[in-house]
Amino acid sequence: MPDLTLEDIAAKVGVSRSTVSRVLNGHPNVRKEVRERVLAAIEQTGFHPNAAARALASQRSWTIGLLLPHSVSLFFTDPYYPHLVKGIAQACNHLDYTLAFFLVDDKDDEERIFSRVSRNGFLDGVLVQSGHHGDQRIIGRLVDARIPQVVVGRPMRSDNVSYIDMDNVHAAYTAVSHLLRLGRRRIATITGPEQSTVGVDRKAGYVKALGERDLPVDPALIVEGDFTEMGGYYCMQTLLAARPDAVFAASDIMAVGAIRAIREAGLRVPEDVAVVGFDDLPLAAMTDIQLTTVRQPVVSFGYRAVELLTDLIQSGDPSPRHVIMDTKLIVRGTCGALARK
Amino acid sequence: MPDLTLEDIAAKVGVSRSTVSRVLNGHPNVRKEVRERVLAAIEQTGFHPNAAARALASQRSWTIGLLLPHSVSLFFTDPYYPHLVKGIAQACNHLDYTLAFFLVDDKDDEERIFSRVSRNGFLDGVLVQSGHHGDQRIIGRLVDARIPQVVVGRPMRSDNVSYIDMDNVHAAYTAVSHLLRLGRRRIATITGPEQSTVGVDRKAGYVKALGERDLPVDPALIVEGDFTEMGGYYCMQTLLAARPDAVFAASDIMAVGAIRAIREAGLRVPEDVAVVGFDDLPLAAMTDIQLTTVRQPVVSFGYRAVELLTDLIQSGDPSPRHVIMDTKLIVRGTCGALARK
DNA sequence: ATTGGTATTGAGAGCGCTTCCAAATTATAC
DNA sequence: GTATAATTTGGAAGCGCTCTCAATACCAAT
Repeated sequence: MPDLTLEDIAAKVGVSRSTVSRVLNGHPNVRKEVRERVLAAIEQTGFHPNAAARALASQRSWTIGLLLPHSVSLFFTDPYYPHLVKGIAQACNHLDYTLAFFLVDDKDDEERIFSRVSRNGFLDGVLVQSGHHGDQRIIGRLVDARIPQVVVGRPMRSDNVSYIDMDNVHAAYTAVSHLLRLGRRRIATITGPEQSTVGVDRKAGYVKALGERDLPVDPALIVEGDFTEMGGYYCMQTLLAARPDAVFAASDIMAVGAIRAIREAGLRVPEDVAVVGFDDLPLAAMTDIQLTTVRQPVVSFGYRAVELLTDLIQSGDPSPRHVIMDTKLIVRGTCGALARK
Repeated sequence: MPDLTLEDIAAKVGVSRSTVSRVLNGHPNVRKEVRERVLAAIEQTGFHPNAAARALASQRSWTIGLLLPHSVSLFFTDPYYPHLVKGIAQACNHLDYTLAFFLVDDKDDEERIFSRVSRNGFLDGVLVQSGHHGDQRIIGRLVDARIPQVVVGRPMRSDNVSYIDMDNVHAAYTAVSHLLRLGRRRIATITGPEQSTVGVDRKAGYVKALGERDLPVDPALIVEGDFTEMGGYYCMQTLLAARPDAVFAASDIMAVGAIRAIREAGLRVPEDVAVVGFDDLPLAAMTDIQLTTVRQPVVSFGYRAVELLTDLIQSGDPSPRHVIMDTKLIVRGTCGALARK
């Protein structure tokens, strides 16, 4: 059965091309009996409408793009990405969109990809994974090109763009408050890079929790990490000089490094130093770690991102929207809460 | 600058639509001076040709699909996938193709995705990640629909389909031969599932290496694993009863589980039991493991897969082709080779 | 100048669909 | 029964591009 067209189906059923089109697109004004005959013919012939023709005529491709700029290296180590992609792919399936995937590796790629993304009629909109300062340029270009976009993870300059983000400030605030409630008073933090919004926001949550209890924010208790295990390890070594009784790490990986440093210094977790991480990676639940941490709903995050984008596309309203997702504190062993019972 | 068309550029430059199209597509017969004027106008206006119109007129979308069926769960744990996707995405960028991404989660998805994939004019071809028995149906459907496809990882029934695969038999053969050369004689193996081609092939390489030296294949030294750490652990416990002096695990993760079991039994690696894994995950290089293993060129694997598919598309020749990639044995501590020096 | 050949250009017919509009049909009210 | 409105259909004009074919421009050779 070589390429069938609408016309073929129309001829077969004895109606006009328009009618078949109406059936295909679920328009109301088609007689029930006719609709069924058309549907039967489509089913029987295995006809699939030509997507290009459809996109050309209707100015809608039912395809959205996912851009992963900058973050490429993390893409291979951080389970965040597969989960995010899962949520996005699921939503696309359910909403009947197709997902086009762009991995921006270098500057050269950016040009190629940008030109592909901005081809009229190919994408209805794009999702841009971001949260890092370096992603600013591509977001700006997309804004200039008036391509509907949703930034996944709040961008550094967030005016004029729609984005979806985790409530990082509140999550960190909750984590640190939890430590305070457990009686810890010299709480250190290993932050994410200042170049990243998660770094900034989680630190802000830390500061907020301390401030709320009128505790001083001691610069000696704050070190900027880089989201790696080694980074966490070295940061913790630095922090130990300031004799903290707890540490809030902005990621689980860094928390694992921190625990290693604490133990090497002859101290115990959580007795001497309580630890709270962020992410709830599988490794956090492992028996010899039992990390108290913040869980992010990454899959639904991706799902909601797609919903937001498709809403944007369908509404045609360019005014920016924002969605903030809630996180959850997962209490395990390293914060010392369980031992107190 | 709202949607420009070819015609607009043509009018601006004072030539016909055809000429602009020729410039856009790099046709030879355009006067140099005209070509430059057209290019200048395109540059200046920021014109991008409409992809849908192009696809409709030329019957080529310059888009390929990547289908990840079945394997979804592994997608989140195995670094193989991100690396594969990286290679694929890179190749797509370089060859000027767009990548459409399909994650098949359940049966329902399969229907939706299949109908999207088989829409005429949307995809020029598809890459199907496979190697598992359960992927057979979707591959068959794609063959029936005459959609150009390349299976990534040899499928169970490989007649009539083009595929690219690692040379798993030879890789396993090399790994086991290496152990034999080191004087090991009771070599056990933890295989992959019998449902997967990698499981079958790596076991075949093991058998081949033994056979070549006229060593018996002892069923007590072969256990079927499931590519998980726990699986490797339990398999090794079973194997220890047969007193092996070495074990070849069909994946690093299983090798790690095996090492745990060996050590718990009070035996030393590599002195009492040598271990060789497969994959060369980052964890294999970690200081406290130092796993001898087989490295697969996963990124280039993905890259080659795209090249193969695009060749297939461009040639229009439907006869199946096969590409086999070489692997490399990485000798570290667990095989005992370094200690002998 | 004329011829033949080649390089360059434009006209125009699609590609397969959506969608507006008017025509045809049917339902409803009088 | 007719008049009117509502519903269902078909005709036809695009959507923005490619590509064949014929026409024109250019070149060198006679």
